Amino acid sequence: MTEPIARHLEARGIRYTRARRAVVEALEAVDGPKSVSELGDRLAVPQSSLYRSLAVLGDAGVVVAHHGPDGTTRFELAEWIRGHHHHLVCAGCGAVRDLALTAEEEERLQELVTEAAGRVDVEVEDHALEIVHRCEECR
Amino acid sequence: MTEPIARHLEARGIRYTRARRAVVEALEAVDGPKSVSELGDRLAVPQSSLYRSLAVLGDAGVVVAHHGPDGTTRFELAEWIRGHHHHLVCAGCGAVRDLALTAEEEERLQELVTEAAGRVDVEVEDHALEIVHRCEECR
DNA sequence: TTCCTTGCAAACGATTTGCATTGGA
DNA sequence: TCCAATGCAAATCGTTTGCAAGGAA
Repeated sequence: MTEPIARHLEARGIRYTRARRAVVEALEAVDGPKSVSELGDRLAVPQSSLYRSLAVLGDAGVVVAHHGPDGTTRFELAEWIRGHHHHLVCAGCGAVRDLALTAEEEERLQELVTEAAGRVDVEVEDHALEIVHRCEECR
Repeated sequence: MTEPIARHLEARGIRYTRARRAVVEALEAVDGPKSVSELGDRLAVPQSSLYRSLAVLGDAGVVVAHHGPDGTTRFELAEWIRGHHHHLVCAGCGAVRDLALTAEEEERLQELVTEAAGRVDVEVEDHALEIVHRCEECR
């Protein structure tokens, strides 16, 4: 899985360094978007470097930033790597887990989105569904 | 429309002051969530006061904060005032507009959400659909 | 009068940037 | 070798807080 990413970066003349590889591998290992401090716990790297790695990987289209209801910035691998999915957010602690719809569900969602967007005459570029719940720790 | 809000605050022993009224009226006048700086332009009030008013109104359940893909915090009136709706976000500038689904569409969305959440065994507390597009200015 | 609210300025936390050093092609 | 990447520390930006002054009950 790290191969296509290496090629993707190489094709853009961006180095796939130890630090960047570490960020990507950390993101591959988890089940949802992670904040810089959450990543910093797993990787003993200064935050400024994490921010820089994430910025480069973000520009390159390898990671994307996500801002949940608690305002924290969390990063995850882009959808071409991780696949299209949505998010399950805990109303208490803000933790985020990925949630994939079935192909059939996703299709129904697309229809809905297209229909509603068409009503106000805009062209859909993307969509995101967030399901808010309360995790066990926050019950 | 400001009447129920006045009563709501009064019932909680919270003063509906000039400054808070100004915030609520500004939010009533617009078509989507606004950031503190956007509000500050309309209201010649120090940002610290806006933040405080918004915090009080937020605790009281009159306004809610929203964090779009650009990370900016934007505030809007709570759904019991403004009605349930979703958001249309511009991928370029981050501007947000409200978008209400039809009752029928909303019902289909609910079903989808319940179905997907049930699959991973979580109890849905809320949901949010974000449609990303590109506004004219950002084309 | 008595609290609550506001304004200003200082404090904070997350993120960004400058600069000298290190690392990779 | 030579430019890009990193670490550290300082700077910045959005947001929060302390404190003294102004307003509502």
